[in-house]
Amino acid sequence: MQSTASISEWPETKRNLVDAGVRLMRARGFNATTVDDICAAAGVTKGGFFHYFKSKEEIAKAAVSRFSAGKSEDFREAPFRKLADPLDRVFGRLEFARKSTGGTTHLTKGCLVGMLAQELSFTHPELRGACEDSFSRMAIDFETDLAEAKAAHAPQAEFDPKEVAMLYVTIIQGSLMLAKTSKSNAVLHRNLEQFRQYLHALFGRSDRSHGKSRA
Amino acid sequence: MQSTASISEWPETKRNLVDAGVRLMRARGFNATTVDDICAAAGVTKGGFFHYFKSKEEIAKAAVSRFSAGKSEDFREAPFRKLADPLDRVFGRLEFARKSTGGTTHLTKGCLVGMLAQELSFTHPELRGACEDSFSRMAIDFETDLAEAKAAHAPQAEFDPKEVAMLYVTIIQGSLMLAKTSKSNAVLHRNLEQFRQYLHALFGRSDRSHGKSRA
DNA sequence: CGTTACATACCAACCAGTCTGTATGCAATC
DNA sequence: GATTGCATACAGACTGGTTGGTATGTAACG
Repeated sequence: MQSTASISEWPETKRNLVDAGVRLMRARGFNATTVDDICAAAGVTKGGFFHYFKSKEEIAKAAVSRFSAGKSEDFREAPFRKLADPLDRVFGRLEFARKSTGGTTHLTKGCLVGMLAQELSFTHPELRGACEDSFSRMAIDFETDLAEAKAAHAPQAEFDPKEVAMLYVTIIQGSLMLAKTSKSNAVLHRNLEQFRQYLHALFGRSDRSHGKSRA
Repeated sequence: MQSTASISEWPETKRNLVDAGVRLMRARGFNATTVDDICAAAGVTKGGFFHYFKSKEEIAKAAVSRFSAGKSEDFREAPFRKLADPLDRVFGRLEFARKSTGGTTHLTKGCLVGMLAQELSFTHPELRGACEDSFSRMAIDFETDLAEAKAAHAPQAEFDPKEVAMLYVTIIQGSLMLAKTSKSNAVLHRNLEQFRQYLHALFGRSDRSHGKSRA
């Protein structure tokens, strides 16, 4: 079975199950997704499901890992990563985050981690922990660039890169929630734009505007 | 039955049911809360429940209304509301929001609206609408002070009070989610503090620090 | 005597998880 | 290289408990 093997080496059936789990739980949440739903979506029967996962909770954990790793990879391989100046990477990340949610028309499907964090934090300790880790990694990834940018461009500034990175995660998650609720990701774009301006303020007025400024 | 009567005139049994619904759904979400749970918590039987609510979804809507109205009232009656200067009310609101979540030890129970918005936006259109309205009212309430403060203190500033108010809601919601996940509302405090500094920047450097500044 | 406000028993659907069966590959044995 | 044996990878039927909702009764009240 080898459930701890790198996910890319998992048998196809198991990957299909996890993919289906990600898709369904992302849209409906944990409780509203039945293992029969997952089986049907993956073209597998119950026998197959419980051969690979000992419980529904376990596939949820695998789904969080997979989703999380996927997003992680998207950002690790994004063009902005190659920019030499860490401050360019900071703002490049915001641009990339904005673009990766599609235009104002194309609405976001939301974040699986946010969904499960909200739904299960009080009832499923292990899932809560998995979500916490996912958020934490997302923050630390940003924090790295932020700290380098601070050292290079504003060493005397008073902000704490860790706190700013957490605010970033907060804004992303909050925005995705509001985007779902309002059926438009315009909020997400506007919030990221404001966060960008906050960063400008933190780094002093070296206005390296990557987007358009206001009319 | 008169389900549209002002909630304060509802019979006690009905209010008990809604209160129980708020408490349970706030902690476990919609799907993980059974109507039997609600009945037990309210000390009512199924018959009583379905006498007042025609479905589980309907009590969820009532719960959102009640929770929403309750929070609304908390803010409407908060001390900061009496401050003459709108900018003082702006920062006073942040202080009040911070305090109303308790100290760093006492952990937040989360926001029912955020919970249901996340869980049901894609599957229950009416609930999604109810959550959207709730967020919207929360934003507009802040927007009012913000617009007045801008007119009085920074009429030439470029920010849009509506966008800033939405960012506020975003940060609150995102923070509550991260607070649940990390089992500490320290994130919420740090995020609000940063938002306060963002507002300072928007309103120019008239440093009216209500809290302590950084060491 | 009709309406409101519940209580209780009940039901059909659903759902996570189990059990048993079976096809397939692979390795040791003859 | 045929046979045996065993593990893996599923399929599909089954189950026990749960759940939203209903049907029916009945006590109080106006």
